Order: sequence, then structure tokens, then C-alpha cells
Amino acid sequence: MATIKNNNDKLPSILPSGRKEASFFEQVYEVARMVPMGRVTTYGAIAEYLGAKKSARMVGWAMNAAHTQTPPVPAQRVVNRKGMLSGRGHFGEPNLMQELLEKEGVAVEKDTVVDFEKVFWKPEE
DNA sequence: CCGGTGACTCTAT
DNA sequence: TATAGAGCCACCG
Repeated sequence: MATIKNNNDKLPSILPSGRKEASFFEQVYEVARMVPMGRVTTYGAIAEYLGAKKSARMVGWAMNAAHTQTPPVPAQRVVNRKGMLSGRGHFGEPNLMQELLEKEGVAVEKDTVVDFEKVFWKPEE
């Protein structure tokens, strides 16, 4: 697990308004980047790991700006609790998210990760 | 300041 | 089994 800091001022502005990202956002990216190749996690798992289990929506909101981050956040490894690629519509190309996952060894069928329980990765690991 | 919106999830009907 | 509603909280106009 990673020790998470809140150096908001050092971070690049990610939001359209140009404000600095909130620590919650930073934490989300940090966790997302910890997801190993060929594994996936969920919005809820990240939220829970950050101590805000009921704020899964905020995780999704954070991912909305994930692609502006450097290094890039592997947002394709974050799916909803059923393993469905709910964020596929935010990758520019509708199939990009699925293609990225399959490229990493994660089988996807009908917008859902195959054997989701097996490839699921919990942040606490 | 208020209300709408959302890459979510859980509970109740 | 399917739908609907609520909780959550940050952003935006």
C-alpha cells in the first residue's frame, strides 16, 4: 500500500477551471496506478480504500480527468463493481478501453471483464 | 447560494 | 429478477 500525501500545490492543474486537484483526486490516481498489469479494480474498492466507500462517484469523477495526468493513469483498469466497462465512453474511441485491457491480458466480453473475480485487485494488497 | 449532473453502489419494493 | 430511490460529494453555471 502506498503512503499518500497531499501535496496539492505541486500538482498540475487538471480541471478545466485550472484549479489544483484535490487530495482525493491524487489518491485516486495513486491507487489506480498501483493496479498491476492484467488486473482490474473498482471505483468502490478505491473509494473504500480511501475511507469513503460511499463516494465511488467521486472516483469516477476523478477518472474523468485521469487522462490529463502524467504519467497517465491506467483508467481502463478501473471498472464498476460488476466488472463492466462503464467508462468506455470516455476513452475517445468506444472500444479503446476494451482493447487496452485485452492487450494487457484481461479478457473482455460484452463490455464486461471475464472472470472478473479472478482478475480483481484490491488496493490493500 | 442553489440545483443539476455524474466513469457508483447499496437497499427496498 | 427488475426497477426505483437514496446516499454520496465535487464541479459548474
